[in-house]
Amino acid sequence: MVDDEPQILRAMRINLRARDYEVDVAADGGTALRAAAARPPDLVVLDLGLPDMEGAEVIRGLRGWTTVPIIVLSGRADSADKVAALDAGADDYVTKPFGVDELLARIRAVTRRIGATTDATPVVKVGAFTVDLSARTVDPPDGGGEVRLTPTEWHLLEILLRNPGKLVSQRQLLQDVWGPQYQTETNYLRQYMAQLRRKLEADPGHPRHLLTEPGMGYRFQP
Amino acid sequence: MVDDEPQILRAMRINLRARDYEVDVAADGGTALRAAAARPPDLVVLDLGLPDMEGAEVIRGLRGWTTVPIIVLSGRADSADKVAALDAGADDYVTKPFGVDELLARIRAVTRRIGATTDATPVVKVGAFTVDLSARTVDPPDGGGEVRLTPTEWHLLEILLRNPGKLVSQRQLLQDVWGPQYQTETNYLRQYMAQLRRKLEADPGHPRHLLTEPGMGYRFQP
DNA sequence: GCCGATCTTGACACTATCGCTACGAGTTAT
DNA sequence: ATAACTCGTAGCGATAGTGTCAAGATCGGC
Repeated sequence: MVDDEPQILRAMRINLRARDYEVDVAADGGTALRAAAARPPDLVVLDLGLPDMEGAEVIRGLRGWTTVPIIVLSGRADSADKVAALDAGADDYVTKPFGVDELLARIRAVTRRIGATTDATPVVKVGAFTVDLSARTVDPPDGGGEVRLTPTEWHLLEILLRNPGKLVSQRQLLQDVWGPQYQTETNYLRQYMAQLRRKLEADPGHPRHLLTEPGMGYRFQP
Repeated sequence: MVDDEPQILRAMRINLRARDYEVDVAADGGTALRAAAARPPDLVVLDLGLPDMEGAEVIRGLRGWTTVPIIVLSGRADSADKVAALDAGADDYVTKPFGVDELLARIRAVTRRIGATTDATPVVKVGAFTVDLSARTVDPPDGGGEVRLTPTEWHLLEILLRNPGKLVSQRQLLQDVWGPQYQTETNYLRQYMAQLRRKLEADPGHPRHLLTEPGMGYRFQP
């Protein structure tokens, strides 16, 4: 739970603890990101209007490496704020003032979704490489130095790997990685798919696992 | 999209269609449940306060057999209503009046989550081939090399496969695949049906599943 | 305030797919 | 029996889509 007002933090913490949730708190964005990295949470409740960072920045800071559900609290009911937060990766957006029971219900709603879908296979083999989605590591076969991927490369690869064998449309990839206003910028996809293939395919010119379906999208073939 | 006010239905439908969503509408709970069963949607936007059923009843009616994402719209901001709807199985709850862009952002947020986890895989057998419409794959019987189809071929095949055993008229196929101004260009159909048969029929000269109904249209025979 | 890494953006061949025309075979109507 | 029609097949140029290279813009760390 991230909020800059100590009394709200206290109140929510008590409320949540009473329902048997374990609660870690942070008062600003930087602290929150470090705490989340140190002890990955199952859910983030994030108040906007933090002293040190823009709200969308915090969300992107989390989304760069985790798919943890994020519920945003905010005093601003402005539509543009909501859209920005949701498109940055938030799962829900609650406007203050809100009832505690409503927040609890929304927490149940998002965790119900996620809990049912936590498949216990965060490690995938892409050809000879071993990709660990939760640890964010890519290991080559001979145990040598590991392959480094940029945040955008991770984001793109993760979507494909979470849909093994399935075709993922260009629109969906662009929308999930870059946002809804980039749905036609297919050159981004070409650019980053090429980089992924250079790093993960034995023969980048003839990919065997990161496949193109012309005119439709891309597919990860296990 | 379920709403009892025709003008809201119309407005939303236009808005969503402009974003390339396919929209089916229903004006009451019973119609909605039947329509969802007949043609399972990828997302349900449900207005509360329907004439025939309680909102939570509709949600439970859907949740009984599908995990499709449900976004609830409501004029009532009462906390108890929100909790009831969310706990009945709704994924999000938006209070009227709301901005269209906010609803669109919430639609993106829930589909972003679900898109990766939807497991209802409708697989159809065309002779010895196994066609997975959601994964966009065609597998031959011996597990060997896979069959590749172009976007137009997929589009055409999908319409036929979604109407198993039924005759689909040439006009309808042409309109759905190429657009309303191509309703008489039957040569396109001949062209692409021949390609599909070459790829999916054991003896393309004597098709057993992709059948021609002379003068009328085509039919997929399971 | 500088520097390296990462993200954008533009440009250009190359290829597969598409839209379209044409023609023979089979079928139905007259 | 002949004509009119529909269907299957082949072939072609045009074009949209893709892979690739390169360079500018932006961000973050030291």
